[in-house]
This record gives sequence, C-alpha cells and structure tokens, in this order.
Amino acid sequence: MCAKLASSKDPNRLPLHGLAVFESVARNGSMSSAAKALGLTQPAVSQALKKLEQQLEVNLVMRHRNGIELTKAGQELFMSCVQSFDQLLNTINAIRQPKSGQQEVTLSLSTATATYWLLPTIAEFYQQFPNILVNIISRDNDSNLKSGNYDLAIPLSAQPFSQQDFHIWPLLDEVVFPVCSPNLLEHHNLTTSNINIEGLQQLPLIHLENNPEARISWHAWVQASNQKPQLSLIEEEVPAHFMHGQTYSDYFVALSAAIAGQGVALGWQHIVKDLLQDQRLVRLGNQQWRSDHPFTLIAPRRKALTPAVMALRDWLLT
Amino acid sequence: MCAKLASSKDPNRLPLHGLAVFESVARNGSMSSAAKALGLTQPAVSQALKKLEQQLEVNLVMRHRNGIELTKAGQELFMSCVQSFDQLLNTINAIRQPKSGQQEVTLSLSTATATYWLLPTIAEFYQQFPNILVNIISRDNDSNLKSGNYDLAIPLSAQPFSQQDFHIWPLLDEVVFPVCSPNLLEHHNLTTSNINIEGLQQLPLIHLENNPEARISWHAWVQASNQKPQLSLIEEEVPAHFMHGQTYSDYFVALSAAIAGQGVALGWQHIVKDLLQDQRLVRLGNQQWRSDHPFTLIAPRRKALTPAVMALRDWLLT
DNA sequence: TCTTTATATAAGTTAAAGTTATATAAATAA
DNA sequence: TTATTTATATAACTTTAACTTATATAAAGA
Repeated sequence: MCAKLASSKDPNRLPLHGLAVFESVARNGSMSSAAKALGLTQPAVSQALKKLEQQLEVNLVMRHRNGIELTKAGQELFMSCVQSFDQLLNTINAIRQPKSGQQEVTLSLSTATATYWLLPTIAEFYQQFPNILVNIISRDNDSNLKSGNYDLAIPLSAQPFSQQDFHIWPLLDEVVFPVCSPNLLEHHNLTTSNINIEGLQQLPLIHLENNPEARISWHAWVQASNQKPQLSLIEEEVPAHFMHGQTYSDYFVALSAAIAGQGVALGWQHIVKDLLQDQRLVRLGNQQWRSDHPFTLIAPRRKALTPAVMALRDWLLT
Repeated sequence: MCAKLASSKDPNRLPLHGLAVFESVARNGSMSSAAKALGLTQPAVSQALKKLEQQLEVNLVMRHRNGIELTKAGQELFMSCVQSFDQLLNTINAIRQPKSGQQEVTLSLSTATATYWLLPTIAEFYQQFPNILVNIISRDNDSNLKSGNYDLAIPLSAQPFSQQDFHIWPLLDEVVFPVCSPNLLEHHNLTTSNINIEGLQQLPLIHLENNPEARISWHAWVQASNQKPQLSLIEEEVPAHFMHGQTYSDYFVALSAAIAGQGVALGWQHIVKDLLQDQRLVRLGNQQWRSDHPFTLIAPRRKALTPAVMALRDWLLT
C-alpha cells in the first residue's frame, strides 16, 4: 500500500534472475534443456527469457525449430554472464569453510577443463570418497598458480614449473583438432570428412587471445599440419584467413561460441570428447596435432600432501 | 505438488538475490542505508543477509552499533560482487540499443571515478539535457581505450595519448593524500592532524596492484614527501612498511577497503571529496602531492563529435 | 497423417521476498 | 537517571514474482 520509490524501474538494478536463466539457455542451446538443467519447466524459462528481453529492450536469442541461436547482443551478454557467475562461484567456494570432520582438496583448473572434462566424472570420485570435498577453482590463466591457495592444479600453459617448488605428474597428452557445430557445416553445405586447410578457409575461425601462455593457435596448427606431406599446401606461408576472426580470452567462452555455431575452434581432445559424442560439436577432417608438452597435474610443495589430496591425485591420474 | 529435483539445494546455484543485497550492504556500510539504496525496508535487508550467510555457512559481516564491518570472507565476496555486477552492467549498457529520437554518448572511466565523482552530479546534466542518454562504461585499466567503442574517456594512466588519434582536453589536477576510515584512527588512538611518515607506519596500508599504468603508489608518495624539507626523514630510503599490506587491482575496491576500515589508502582529491564530506573517510595529515600529469578527457578522432558528445564534453570541462 | 520436438500463451498456485509492528541493545542527550 | 536516537533482529501477516499445469502453435520426420 506504500508508495514505491524508483525501486523496480531503476536502470541500475540488475535483472539477476533473468540473467541466470538466460545464461543457462545460452549454455544449453535450448530453453527446454536449460529448464531441465535448472530444475524448472519449459514455460518458466520461456517466460523469464521473454521478460529479460523486454526489460533490456534487446533481442538476445533467435528462436528456431531445433533450439535457439544467440544474437550478437546475446553472445556478448553470455560471455559476461559466464565470467561473472564463474567469478562469484569461485569466490564463494574459496570463502566457504569446510564442515568439521570433512576432508577437503582444492583443485584449480581452466573453466573448460572443469566443465567438460572433470565435472562429468567427478560424481564417481564422490561416490568412492564420500567424506572428501573437492573445491574446484576455475581460472583463465596461470598467473596465480605461483602464489594461489590450492592443493592440486592443471596448468593451462606448457611452461614448465620448477621441480623444486612443485610435485609434477604427467596427466594427459595434448591432442588438438578443429571442431565446429553441426549446424555451421550444414549452412555451408560441407561434410565433416576431408576438410583440409583449403576447406577451413571457407569457414569463420574462432581464436584464443594471443597470450604467451596459450598452447593452441590456428597459426601454429597450420604450421604443424604443413609438415605432414599429405597436405597440399606449400610449406612456408600461413594463409591470411587463419589470422582473422572472433577472438576470445577464455577457452570456455571460445568453445561456447563454437557450440553456438559461430565458427570453427581448435579443440583439445579430452575437453571436446563428450561434446562430440552428444553431437554438440563435430570434428573436421582427420588431421590432428599431438604436441610434445603433455598436460600435467601439479601440487605446490609448500602445501601438505594430505590423504585427501593424494586420493584425488591418484583418482585423476588413473 | 510435483516432486522437486535437486533444484533448490544445488550447490552450484548462485544465491544471486542474496548477493545483490549483500553487495549493497557492504557498499553502504550499514543495512539501513542499503535498504534505502535498494528501495526496501530494513528488515527485508536483515533477513536476506541472514539467509545468505546461512546458505553459504560463512559469516560475512560483523554487526556493530554504528553499522556493519566486513569479515575477511565478506571482503573477498564484496570484491567479487563489485567486479561481477560491474561487468554485467557494462555489457548490458553496451548491448542496449538507444531509443529512436534519443541522442547518446558513451563515456568510459574508472569505477571509482564513476561512482564518487561523476554519479553524484550527473543528474544535473540530465536535467539540462533530458534528451541525451549518457552510457557509462567503467573499467579497471586503459587497455581497451585504443580500440574500444566509446565517445569520451578519462584515462587512468598518465601515459600520453597521441594527438593524432585523440582529441585531448585537460580536466583535473592530480592531487593525492592519505585517507582512512575514522574508525581506524579511533582504534589506534590517533588523530587526523600531524600524521607524518612515522605516524603512517603505525597503520596498515592499502596498495594498488603495481601495474605500470598506476599513477599512485605509497612508494612514490613517500619519495615525493621526502623532497619537502619540513618532513623529518632522511631522503634516500623508503621504509619497508610502505612496501607491504593488502593489495587490490581495482582502485574502487581499494577505496571500499579503506572505507571499511581496513587501512590507509592514497586518495585522489576529486574522488574522495564527497567521502570526506560525509565522514566515510578522513584525511591524514596536511601533506599532499600534486603531480604534473593532470587527468585528461579524451575523444578518439575515429568517432564523430556529435552535438551530444560536445554537450557532455563541455559540461565535464566546466 | 501422426508423432516428435521445439517454443508460446493462458490461468491458477506457491513460495520467496517484502511489509508492518515490535524488540533489543548501545550510544547520546536532557 | 531517564528519554532519544540509531542501529539490527524477530514475529506474523501480505504481496507478488516466479512457477506449474494445461493447451496451442509450428516445423520436421516417420
């Protein structure tokens, strides 16, 4: 009954609920699957998304028969949501104090590795060790691995960590190949097999921001491919097409763009494995590049190797 | 009536509503003023905050007679909230298309300058130019000023921008002095006046992350102070105390820490002016340092100087 | 033509969030 | 001392945003 101030129409008030729903829709590629992921019904998601678009006065998704596609604005907003929510989740995990009696391990890895490689199987670990809590901290770069507060980490970069300061165990071979959404190929009337360097030049490419730590780049991939005789290109030059395209600073965001049909990304085998299986991505051609810098699991020597840490380490290494 | 899945107790579901309330409480320094800022009543805020603390199982604030104080966990969470919500707000502003008939200017400045210098007076501008919409984009560093999409900006760094690519107008002198919360002084039984370099060594210091762009650092401040004869220290050495303390990468977050009583920060006069007036901060000593790199307003020449842009420029420069 | 699989809309329900009223506790003023 | 002010907390009731069920629409495939 009381006169409301500028509370609900305040432009600086974030529509957080709507953003959370939108993030799930964008991540899952459809409203129905987002609803399942959120534990809601499909109409709830449809309504929340519609409301958000009305509040922002921007079209965020294009509705298709087989799901949704993000508009340009939707893509930008999705990137922001992923990064913002990730940061909040990380911080909450970091400040949450463990329940007494509960053992704890903190594992630091990239958002993409966490989402697509670890999370699908972590339930097994919890089943095997119900009294160990795994604290997952995701990050975009390795800058805080020198000082950060964690027990185990999977560094993104290939730069070696000193044996003096870290325990180091080899974890996974680095195997890379191009991937994209099945829809993208359809639009361009191409098929997955026999896509070589020339074929790739007909498709938009998705790049990772060119930081020195990055393992993966289209430039390096073309150069590596050229050393194989069966490819038709002259060795020395990388075509200009491989230098242009959308660039993201986070691999998870780049992969999300690929899933959304924005272009072709370079995929690490262990990360895209599940995405290939459920057809959210397809592999292009049969070329693959295996680097000589395997992914490693590291543990800072300044932290104790508690039984919980060792249990997770052994589970990861099997 | 339907059986609920793991919807509400999902640990990966962010309590966004609670976080928004908490952010406002932390920013405003008390629940009552947060309630006012949010357009809610005090019990609503009290309940929301209590619920959040129960959900996270962490104490975020200490309740005092004169407001609240953040715990260590609360500080960390506040930083994350500020950064995350800021990023979302920026993106939303960026993707929002202007209403037809409405003129628009995009202004890029630091979060602290936006919050404490611009926002308190921007209403005047809107009153004078009701048909111009000012799109405020806040940022922590100048890295995207070379390429970003904005009409006007106030660079953080003192590095000169090229006259070829930018219009440049001098805006504000850079005047710096130490500030802290009145409570901090009380706890240490000190008074505001006559705090010199020795006095500062009894108080915790708040630093800005040492990026090359930073204008402001305790190290530089001590060195500058030492050149003034009335200070008692021998010229050459900066005491070790000025090299240690909490370090933040964002000036807004550093200032928030100072307001929360965490320590002494270096304050730019134009930014802390209002905070001194309403006693959220007090100035220590009467030393001040005026640099010879005034803050400037810049406009990229690649963007047109529309009437709306010129109106905002002229209003800022008066 | 009949499923299947998307999203949209309408109408009723529920639970989270908010309000009012009151309590507690500390500091301040009379 | 006793009132006043200013802060947070709690109890009980109210509102409304969010959610559900039911149904519609539209396209693709069997």
